[in-house]
Amino acid sequence: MSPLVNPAYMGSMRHLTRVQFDRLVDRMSEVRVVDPRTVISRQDNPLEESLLLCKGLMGRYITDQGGERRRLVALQVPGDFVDLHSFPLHRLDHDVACVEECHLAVFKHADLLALMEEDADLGRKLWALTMIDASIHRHWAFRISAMRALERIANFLSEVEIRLAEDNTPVGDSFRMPLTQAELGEACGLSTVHVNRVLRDLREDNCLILRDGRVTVLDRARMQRVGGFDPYFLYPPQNVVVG
Amino acid sequence: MSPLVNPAYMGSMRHLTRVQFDRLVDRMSEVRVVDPRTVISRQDNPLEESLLLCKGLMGRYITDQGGERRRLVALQVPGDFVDLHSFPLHRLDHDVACVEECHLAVFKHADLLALMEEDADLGRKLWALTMIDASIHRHWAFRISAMRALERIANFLSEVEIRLAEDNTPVGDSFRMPLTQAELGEACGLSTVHVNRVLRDLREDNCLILRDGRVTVLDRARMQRVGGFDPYFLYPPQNVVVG
DNA sequence: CGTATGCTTGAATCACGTCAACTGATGTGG
DNA sequence: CCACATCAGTTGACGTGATTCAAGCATACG
Repeated sequence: MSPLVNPAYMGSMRHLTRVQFDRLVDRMSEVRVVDPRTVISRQDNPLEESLLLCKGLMGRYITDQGGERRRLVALQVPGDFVDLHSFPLHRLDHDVACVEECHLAVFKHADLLALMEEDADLGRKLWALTMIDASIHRHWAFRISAMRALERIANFLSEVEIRLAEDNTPVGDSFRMPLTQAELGEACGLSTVHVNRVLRDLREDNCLILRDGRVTVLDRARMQRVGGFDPYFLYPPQNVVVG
Repeated sequence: MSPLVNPAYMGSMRHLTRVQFDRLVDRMSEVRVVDPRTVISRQDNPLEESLLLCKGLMGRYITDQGGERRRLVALQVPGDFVDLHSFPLHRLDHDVACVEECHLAVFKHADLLALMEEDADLGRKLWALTMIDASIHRHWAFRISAMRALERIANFLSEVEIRLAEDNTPVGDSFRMPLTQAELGEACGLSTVHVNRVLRDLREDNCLILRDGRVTVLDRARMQRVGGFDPYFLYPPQNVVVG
């Protein structure tokens, strides 16, 4: 088994107290290492366990009937449960897949149930985690609905920078962002070609550079201003510095 | 006091058993009647109660900093909790407002907490309700992101028809849909003018007619086909017929 | 009465999508 | 080793779906 990476107290896990986090990790079944692009679960599959992302990026995807149009409806970063909503719902309305190689801590629903029975407050914290997830969904809907391409991309990258902050070993003013331009388009409701042009504009404006899976932030204030970015929707835990 | 309309066992309440529903209603504090366009709560307001919509339509709105761009990110119909997510989150990331006159059953968070302690299964059902809400958010993001205007409107109206089904006294093949064209645009990410043109197209295609706050469905199969509609994301309760 | 609100339509504009071609990096098998 | 395929990125030309601006109409309301 030998979990190469154990769950770390980071990202959304910081909404739990340290004690609650340790109590949760005690219930973990195993850590799985999953290849890039692997589909973890598909729409309508019955699920009996939930997965905590320890390393790597994952996405949640909605595809239409024909299967030709696919959209990224959520991006999960280390410290996120990727399918905790399957605990109350049992089946999901979307697919879950790895963007890159991922390490996933497995929690059986039966074990989560037992844990919540002995710590009701932790149960409500887990509920709150799924509600922050929903807040992010609303923000995504707003972003796609109300913002133009340039603003969308700047806003999206501002969000990702904050959510990945703890996962990043800082390299100057850059952060890891392994989504391809096509995947960025799937997330922001834009064609690959247009994403490419917007990124050129942002680069030529000395705002940011996306290259080789890294975003180099040339002017953070500008990036967040261009993106009309307000991190409220992320419900940042108190002990994490934002902005 | 005299609640004109008491909570009815309808809509998303059907995910609860009849016994659970009665147990919930026992904990109700009061029923409030609220004027059209009233803002019930604003972003960041601390909340200590949640509201169950008994009659009327309500919306959840995100506005940007300037306040000039407002979007509808959720529509609530009778049988929906409009802000149950404030139970785990305490503050919301958006505003909640009435579209028309509404009747709202009030549940204090302290009472919900006590109820969930004595019926843990009901607690998980309430969690599930908020997760269906999140599923609808994902669908809205997909709709705005992946569909063109005609498809969006047809899809939106297909969704609303099903969600309002139990609330409707059937008048031929029509259902009540009191959103203005401007509000439809706020929900679907379209300008008022374009919503108007799309509605003209749908009318001239003998698909549906929106007039005087009612949608007359001329060809339901066509409406759902044009809208690429699949009701999976609504997680319809077993005892309700869909389609 | 006048004013506000919702609906409707036309004309001009533009943001973005589509199609197509080309580059460079990486990988693979003969 | 080279020939070839594949994939991410890039750019130009062109088309179009949707926005914006503007004007006009109908209804409701004080």
